[in-house]
Amino acid sequence: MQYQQFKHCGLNVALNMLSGKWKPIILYHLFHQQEMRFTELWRIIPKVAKKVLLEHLKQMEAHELIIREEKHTFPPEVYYRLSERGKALGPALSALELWANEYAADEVTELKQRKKVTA
Amino acid sequence: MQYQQFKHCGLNVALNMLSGKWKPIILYHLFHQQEMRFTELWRIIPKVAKKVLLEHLKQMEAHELIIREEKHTFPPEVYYRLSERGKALGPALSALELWANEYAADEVTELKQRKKVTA
DNA sequence: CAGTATCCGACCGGATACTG
DNA sequence: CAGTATCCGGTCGGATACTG
Repeated sequence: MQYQQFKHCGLNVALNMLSGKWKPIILYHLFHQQEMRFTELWRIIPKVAKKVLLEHLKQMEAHELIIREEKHTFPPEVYYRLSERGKALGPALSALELWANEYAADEVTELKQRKKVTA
Repeated sequence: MQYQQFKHCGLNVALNMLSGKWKPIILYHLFHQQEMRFTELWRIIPKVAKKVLLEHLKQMEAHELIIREEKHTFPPEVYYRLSERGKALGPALSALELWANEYAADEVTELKQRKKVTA
């Protein structure tokens, strides 16, 4: 057995922080854009309800994966960006991505098809 | 930005296959034990309902992460083990585990505490 | 032993309307 | 613009009892 070194507790913690329908795509965009306003995120992500997006962002902030920065102006401007902890997820997410593309390619392309259709 | 190489679709697929309250611990044990009977799994995992455990195993089998082998005897014996696809998850899971222990150590130890108490 | 059948409560994602 | 309030339906984890 080659990969015995992981214990499930850390796994639980990590998966828990990643669970949420839109969190992967949020992370994906924050990795690319560095910093995004709430509405930017909202427009880029097809049809998520504002409430839900806010909930996810709040959770991720509570988990210290992202940082919320609010300019006290009117109208308000709020920026979200990855924390160090969030950035550190990069390699792990890449590994998952790699696995999916190598070992679950069918499901991945199927998902992409569905997104094209529904989007 | 260092880790732009992942796309969220593969992530979605992977996280989807890993989502389920007991899947991490199931994987953990199958990585270590190679092959386990249903009841072994059931006893090792503290208080999961049989129905739920079966559901998770079925899903993981449908996702081709594990292989179910049934000896047609009486009483029946059923063995579960990782498929190639499942084994290939090793590095990705290790990466997540590593991240959790390095960047979310507090949450991990807290979880371990809780497990001690409730178990 | 392994699996199925019911039933249930909690939680989660979502739609809509409203506020500072 | 960003966020809150309410309400709703589906799904998920779970408890219990039964079957081959």
